[in-house]
Amino acid sequence: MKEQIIQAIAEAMQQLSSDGKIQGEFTGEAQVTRCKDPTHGDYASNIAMAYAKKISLAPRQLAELLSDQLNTHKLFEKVEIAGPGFINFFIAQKNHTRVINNILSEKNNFGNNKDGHGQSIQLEYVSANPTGPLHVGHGRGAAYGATLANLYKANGYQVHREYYVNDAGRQMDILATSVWLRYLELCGTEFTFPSNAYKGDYIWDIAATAHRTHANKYLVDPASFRETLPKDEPEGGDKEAYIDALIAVAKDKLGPQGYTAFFDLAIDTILTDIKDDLHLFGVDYEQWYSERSLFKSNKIDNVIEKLKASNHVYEKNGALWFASSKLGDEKDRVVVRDNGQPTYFASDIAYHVDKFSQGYSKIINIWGADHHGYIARVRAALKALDLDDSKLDILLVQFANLYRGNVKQQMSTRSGEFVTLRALRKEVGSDAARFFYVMRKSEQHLDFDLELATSTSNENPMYYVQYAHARICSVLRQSEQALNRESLDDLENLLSQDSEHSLMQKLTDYPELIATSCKKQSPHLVVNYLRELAQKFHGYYNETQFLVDSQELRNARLLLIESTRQVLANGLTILGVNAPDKM
RNA sequence: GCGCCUGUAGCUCAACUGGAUAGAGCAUCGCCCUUCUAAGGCGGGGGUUGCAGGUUCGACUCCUGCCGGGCGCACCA
Repeated sequence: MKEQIIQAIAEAMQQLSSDGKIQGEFTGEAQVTRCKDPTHGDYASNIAMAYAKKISLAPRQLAELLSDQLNTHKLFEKVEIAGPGFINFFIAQKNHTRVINNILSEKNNFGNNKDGHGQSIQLEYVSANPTGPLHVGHGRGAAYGATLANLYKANGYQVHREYYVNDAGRQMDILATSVWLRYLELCGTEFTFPSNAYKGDYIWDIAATAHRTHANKYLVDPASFRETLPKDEPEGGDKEAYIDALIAVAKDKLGPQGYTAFFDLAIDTILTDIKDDLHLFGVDYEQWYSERSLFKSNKIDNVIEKLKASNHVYEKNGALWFASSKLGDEKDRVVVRDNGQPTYFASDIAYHVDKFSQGYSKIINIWGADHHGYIARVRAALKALDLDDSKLDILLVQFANLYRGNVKQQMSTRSGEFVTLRALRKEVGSDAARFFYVMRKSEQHLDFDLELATSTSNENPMYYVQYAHARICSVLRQSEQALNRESLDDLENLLSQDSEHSLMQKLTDYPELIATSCKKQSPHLVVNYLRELAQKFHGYYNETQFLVDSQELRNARLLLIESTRQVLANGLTILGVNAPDKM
């Protein structure tokens, strides 16, 4: 609809200039916006104010020329001038009711477009370290990423969703060692658990599995190594050095095979849990990309060789440094430590190089806000390797703080004191959680109050939208006549109330909303839209009886609310939220 | 100190990337169920958009400077 108006304005401007009424030729595009105030019509344009200066006319003069020209257009009922030179458009009623036909024809596809035709997008999100269950902080990235993926699909893009699994490195060793130590306790030995190990209950569970499988096969008396260890932090030592020493002990005592057994058991258990958890949250992936696979396929070595070949690295203090400060980063970064181990950054470079080799039109990473310091170095690496870093979009999602009433909840995986995503889903349900997470724009800090979301769940705005859907379903169930779409021509006369007009306006906006919220990567706009649509419906419901005696009128109203139901369902599908038939 | 995000009604947030009288929900006050789901609707009260300048027909939005909040500045992942 908006496009048609923009088109009409452009034509009118060209007509005016070829008639010699205005100077020069019109270039550019008119800006058209939806009016808030119904007395201003359906749409308004500021074209007269924006363009008048260029052709040295008063805005109102240009507006008058334009409105004379446009008043004859069949799209409009009338065109008026207001204020300093706004042009207000009143859409002909016939063009309002047309949206009903469109929705009922296109059904689930209404609102979709082909903007992204032929383009593919790789979307990486969540990618939390598999050192424990997902907590509520991860939930936001999951909901945001999944919704964004749906939006891109609705806009015609091919979407490849990916989870990068950090299954290599020291954190994994700490995890494996934590499990082994708990296993030793289950075997009946006594050993003070390290302050820097993973303390969550899930470690006990994994250790119990190990004990069931292997019995006492990997039992080692702590007395045999206790004396060789440095002091842990509570005893005045260094917790990092202490845990490193324990990792070494674990590797030594267990041997490669035994250590791998614990390592693999730990990561497999946790990863399975994460996959299951996300799946139940409606969050799925095309690919789970393993960091370890980068080592096995030598992709990390290859990338380091390339950096060496292009003179972007140098040695200092026994380590290999990447000169990222020359490419926009604030300082240089280590890629290989003095002990010969590549850093996490090194595998991250290799991973991104691999992403770029797949030929996607666009690559999107969704990261937590705490990773923003990382952006510059990744971009620097891409530049150093001659890759077009403008293809990469890094979207930061601000923190979600979890409150229970006024008490802020901890979210540290290491300490084991956190609320899991799984627990959250159980408390508030997947639908409410998905809805709540994307309700705010991603750059906004999100306070997630569990007490509010659970104890007073009726106040949750999600119910408001779902309720509208269920209400419509209920009315349609009770209507005994089948919807008749043959009489669509009469709709313009039958649906003439203000509430109907305003509902149709809102429905007309939906396709544009899907396009905009995708372009702006802002799922929260979908939430806002659905709340507004539901609000208009609830108002209509209270004001108007649908199941009236007149078959014609009843049919017209039912066609309108069925269209509304369809759009509510389409929008909720984008959000990954159910549209219930009854509540 | 530097960088990213942020400051709008009592609270939580919008505002169609510069448009008309800044809007919703919660909370509060008053109405509406013998009628299709009251998890709903209608109405009232509540604002110097952190502060001070600037840009222009027009600023919550853009620019500059302050003030406040969050996060990040590792040979950690």
